[in-house]
Amino acid sequence: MTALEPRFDAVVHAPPRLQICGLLAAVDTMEFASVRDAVQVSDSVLSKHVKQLEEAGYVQVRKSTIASRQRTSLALTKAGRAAFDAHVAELRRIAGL
Amino acid sequence: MTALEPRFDAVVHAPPRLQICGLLAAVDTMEFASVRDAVQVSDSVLSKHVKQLEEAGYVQVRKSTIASRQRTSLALTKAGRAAFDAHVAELRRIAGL
DNA sequence: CGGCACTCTTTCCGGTATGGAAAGCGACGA
DNA sequence: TCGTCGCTTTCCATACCGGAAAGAGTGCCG
Repeated sequence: MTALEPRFDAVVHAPPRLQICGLLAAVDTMEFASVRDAVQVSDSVLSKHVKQLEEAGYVQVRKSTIASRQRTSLALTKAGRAAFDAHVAELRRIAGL
Repeated sequence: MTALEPRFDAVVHAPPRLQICGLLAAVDTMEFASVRDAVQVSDSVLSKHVKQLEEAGYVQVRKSTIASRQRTSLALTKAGRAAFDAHVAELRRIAGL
């Protein structure tokens, strides 16, 4: 059992990013396009948010050229999962759950 | 059983306001000063956030002059509780809980 | 009666984040 | 070589945020 310390994380808190993290927390890996559709944002907006998550060290971006098509897959890093979990814990605390 | 529909609410989502709602959700009524101390914000900042919650119809502000001192007590309205609960439900959904 | 204190409110201000639109870019495929 | 696909980056206008300070309403004190 990890002693999960609730900790508010502004990077994770912003609506689009919270959703992105939530999605990634559930699936190990998801493609850029799938996330974009799930979150319902434009390419540019998703790209910008992903960049922020990447710079925070929360998301790993892997680009591969498969079947002659460019594919960008996203995944939470360990730090990303920790930050997300801690943030969710903080939300629970705040919400009094 | 109320069919609580998860619904993201930006007014509730902002950190300071999420905390305010969380506090009020637990106590029926809390005084301005107590909330200010709990949330750790300045008078002006709290006043501004409360105003937003009030304008959204989520918080009721009651001013009374008790013991020759001005007292402002805050309370979640029915709509406020509903919005908070729905938002929390949405957070749960996003967090995959 | 005038001034002061207590409690918020409102205004002013500089800095930051956000999203949409459009231009950019690198890798292919025709 | 040109056009397309899949993101990325830039440009821009808008919204929000918090701190500081001025305001306002209501009693109390001298």
